[in-house]
Amino acid sequence: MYPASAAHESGQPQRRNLSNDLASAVAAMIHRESLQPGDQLDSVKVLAARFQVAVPTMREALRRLEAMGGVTLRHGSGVYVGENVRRMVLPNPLYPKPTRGMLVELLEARRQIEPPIAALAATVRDPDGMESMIATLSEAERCVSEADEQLWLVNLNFHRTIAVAGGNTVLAEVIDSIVFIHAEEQLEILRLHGDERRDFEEHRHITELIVAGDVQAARSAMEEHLDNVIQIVRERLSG
Amino acid sequence: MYPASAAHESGQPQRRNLSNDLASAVAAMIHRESLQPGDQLDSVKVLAARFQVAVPTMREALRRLEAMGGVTLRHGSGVYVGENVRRMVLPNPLYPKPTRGMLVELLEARRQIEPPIAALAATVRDPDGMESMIATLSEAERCVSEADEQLWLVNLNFHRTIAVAGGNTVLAEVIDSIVFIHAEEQLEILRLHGDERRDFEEHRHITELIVAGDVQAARSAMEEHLDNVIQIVRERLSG
DNA sequence: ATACATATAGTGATCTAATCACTTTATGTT
DNA sequence: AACATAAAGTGATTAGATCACTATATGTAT
Repeated sequence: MYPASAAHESGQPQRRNLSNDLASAVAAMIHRESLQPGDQLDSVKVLAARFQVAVPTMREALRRLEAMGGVTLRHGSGVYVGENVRRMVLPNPLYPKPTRGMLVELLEARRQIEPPIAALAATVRDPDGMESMIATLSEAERCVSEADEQLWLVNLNFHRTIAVAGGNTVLAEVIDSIVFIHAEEQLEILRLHGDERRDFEEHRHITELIVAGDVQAARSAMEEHLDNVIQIVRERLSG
Repeated sequence: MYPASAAHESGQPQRRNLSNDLASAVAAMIHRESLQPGDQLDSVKVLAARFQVAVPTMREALRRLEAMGGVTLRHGSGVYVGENVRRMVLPNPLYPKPTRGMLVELLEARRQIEPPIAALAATVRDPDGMESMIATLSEAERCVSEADEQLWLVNLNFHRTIAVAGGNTVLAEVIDSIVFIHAEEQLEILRLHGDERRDFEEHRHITELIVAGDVQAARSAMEEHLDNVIQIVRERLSG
């Protein structure tokens, strides 16, 4: 239960301690038993007994796992496998509100990653993926016409659906992570943009190109869309 | 101390509980006081008293933070700010060994992201960044000529240095995360490659182009390099 | 038989208190 | 000044208790 420290580890190596080893052991158990998100694990007390540790020690381990979204402890109910258990790339949930400079970096990172994703989506043209994009686009259209303030959330999901439609799990997780980190700023970005209809039309244009399988055009349209967003943010945030 | 649940949260929303709120509060304290990685926090006991909770409760919160690399608990010494405290995108440290299919997805994600990074690096030509690349390249050359088995680790770092030289923090974190997830597989990939010298020459070629500021050529060279790697991995892993 | 209310059992959440293990600092000796 | 030892501080883990919430079982009314 004391595996060699991984020298290639990102950040400082974790010192050996029971809670760390237990977190790894519980994660390994989840994977070995092919448990899925939502599946229930044994109770904290039973897990503690199984691994022959005290309950608070197992609790510390589970809190580690919970921080990654690998498990969920539900008060009065039990311990469940979390949605992120098989996720590779995660956003830091405790990252503070991004500075203006970092907001621009986040957008520029998306500027590099999302156009190839749009191209991938136009290449694979996955029916479910395209269906999701179209459904999200309809929801966005409803928000625009009804001046629903939830538009910013829908726009977030729109970018996520494109990433998923690209068919590469890693890229989808990356975009989801980036979008998560500056999610609240999206509301401000939409406000800075000042033209929800134009933003929506750009989203629609991208969707049409992806659905039509026009790979290069989809890529270019996404580039242009994100360039527009970055430009607006740069101008408005430099005042 | 019970902020509204973030509806845009990636994965399932965290239920309110003390340990979760405390983790957030400690993270916010670290950011508010501009503490840096390696800085020491108050002891667990003092933190517990400050936030008026029991020690085990504070410990659970700190384990959450530790899982993200936001703090480090050093036995007998104290609580320190961790290296990931200001990191946005993280690898899941408990992710199991990638399947072959996922390994290919990881490489393909890099295929989309790293060429634009190489182009960025060739654009900004940051002296420190280029110096790191060259130093890592020298180390790789030494490993190749001395048949040092650490070559795979050095190659990992080579890609990281390019990502950092690109000047975009988010992209660097993304690459670091992706590289981390399939780090151990890099050893196998290098073995599958079967030609360390050629791999090294490709790395050197990319470096020269970046240093020379040849943006398009750097991009293309990185594309070609990763295409080669993916092709080899596809062929060898399909048998 | 069905629907609703209440009680019980199970389970997580937090606390108090103790002991052990490690690190850092202080003190003593050469 | 260098080294050794002791003491203090701190994290690590355990044991045990109480409280809060959820799920299940049981009872009552229609």
